[in-house]
Amino acid sequence: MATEVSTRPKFRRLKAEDRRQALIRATLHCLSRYGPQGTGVREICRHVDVSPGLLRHYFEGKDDLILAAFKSVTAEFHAEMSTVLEGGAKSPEERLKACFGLYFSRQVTEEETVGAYLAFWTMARTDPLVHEIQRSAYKDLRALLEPVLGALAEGRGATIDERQAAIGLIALMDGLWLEMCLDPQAFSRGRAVALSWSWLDAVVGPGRG
Amino acid sequence: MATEVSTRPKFRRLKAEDRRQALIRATLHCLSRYGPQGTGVREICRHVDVSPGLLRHYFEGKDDLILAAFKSVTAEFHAEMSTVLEGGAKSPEERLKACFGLYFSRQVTEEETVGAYLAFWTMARTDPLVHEIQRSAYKDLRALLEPVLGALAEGRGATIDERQAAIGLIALMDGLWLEMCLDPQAFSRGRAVALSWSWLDAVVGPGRG
DNA sequence: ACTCTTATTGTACAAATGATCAACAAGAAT
DNA sequence: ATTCTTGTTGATCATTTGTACAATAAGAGT
Repeated sequence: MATEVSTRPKFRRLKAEDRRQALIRATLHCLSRYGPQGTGVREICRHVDVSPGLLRHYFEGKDDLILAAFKSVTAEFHAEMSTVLEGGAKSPEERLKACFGLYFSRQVTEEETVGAYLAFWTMARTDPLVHEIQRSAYKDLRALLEPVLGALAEGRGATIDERQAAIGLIALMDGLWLEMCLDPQAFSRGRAVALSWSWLDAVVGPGRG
Repeated sequence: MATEVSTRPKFRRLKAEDRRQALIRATLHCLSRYGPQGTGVREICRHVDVSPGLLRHYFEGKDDLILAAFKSVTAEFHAEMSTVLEGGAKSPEERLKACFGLYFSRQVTEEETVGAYLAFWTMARTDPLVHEIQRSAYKDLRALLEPVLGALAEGRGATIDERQAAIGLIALMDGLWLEMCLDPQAFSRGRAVALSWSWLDAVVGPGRG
C-alpha cells in the first residue's frame, strides 16, 4: 500500500475579488441570521472556512467589511430595480408590478436581508459613511420611480407631483416590507401587493382593474 | 472653622420603581443615541450615576432590562394612541390628525426612539419574547385604528375593509417615520402628514379639503 | 441611640471581541 | 526543479463585555 504522501493543499488560494465577495456574502448572512451581536470576525470567517486573520488582508477591519457589504447590497438592489423600472418597451403597470415583485417576494421569502438592513440603518445613525450610502440609495430609488409614476399618471389622464408620489410609494412599500419581515403572519405577500396597487390607483386614478 | 464632619451621603436610596424607571430611561437613551454597540451595562449605569452592579438588583440581566425597556416603550405608545384615537366626542378626522401628530412630531423631533426601535426590531428576529411584544404592539395599534377608519369611511359614505385600510395606513406611517428618522432632510414633517391625509382621502373618499 | 433591612458599591472574574503579526505554503513564473 | 510573490494561517494581545459577590452604608423603625 502506497503511503499517501500526496499532501493535498491545506487551503485554496482564491482570486482577490472572489474572496472579497465570499466574505461580504458571509457577513450579510450572519447579519441577517444572527444580528449584529452574532456577527463577529470569527463567525464570519468560519462561514467562509477561513482563518480570522485573513479578514484584514482584504479589509481595513470589521467596520470596513460591513460598509462594503452595505455598498454591495444597495448596488445590487439598485441594479435589479433599474432593469425592472427602466424596461423600455413595457408599460408603467408592468414595470411597477415587477417592482412589487422584487420588494415583496424575493427579499422577504429568502429572509436574508431584513437583518442586514436593520443593522445598516442602525449604523447609519452614527456613522456618516453609512448614512451617506443610505441617503443616496434612497435618492436613487426615488429617481427610478418618479418617471414611471409620471408615465402611469399621464397614461391615465391624471396630473400628479411625481416627487411626492414616489416618496409615498416608497414609504408604503418599506413599511409593508418591514412589517411583513418582522411578522410574516401579520398579512400575506398578496395583500402587500394589493395595498400597493390600491394606493397607486387612488393617487393616479383607477386603471382597468 | 468647623471641620466638615457632616458626612453627606455617598448615594441616595431610591424607591424600587423609581430606580427601575431611571434605568429603563437610560437604556432607551443609550439605545437611541449610541446604538446597541454603545449600550453596555457600564454606559447605562453611568447615565443614572449608579454602580454597574446595581443593575442586577433590579433586573435579571442586561437582556431583561432591554426587554423591560421595550415593554415600557410600547406600553407608553399604546397609552398615548389610546387617548388620542378613542377620544369619544371628537370626529374621526380630529382623532387621526392627533394620531399623525404623535407619529411624526414628537418621536421624530426628539429623535429618542428610532434607535431603540431598530434595536428592538433586530432583537425581535431572534428573541421570541421580544418578537411577541412587537407582534402584540402591532395588533393593538391596528385594533385602535380600525374603528376610527371605519367611522371616517362611514361619515363620507364609503365602504372599506377596515382591516386592510389599517394595515396600509400603519405601513405608510411607519415607512414615512422610518425614512424621516434615517434622513430628516429627505422630506419634511408636513409632507409626511400631507401624504398620510392624501392616502386617507384616496381610500375613503375626499373630505372637505 | 440603636438595630435591621436592603439598596448600593466596587472590585474581580471569565468569556468574547477586534486587531496584530511572524511564519507558512500555494501556485504562478522562471 | 527552483524561485518568488503573496494569500493564508494560527496563536497572541489588549480591550471590552456581562456577570458575580462580599462589603458597605442609607434610611426607616424602634
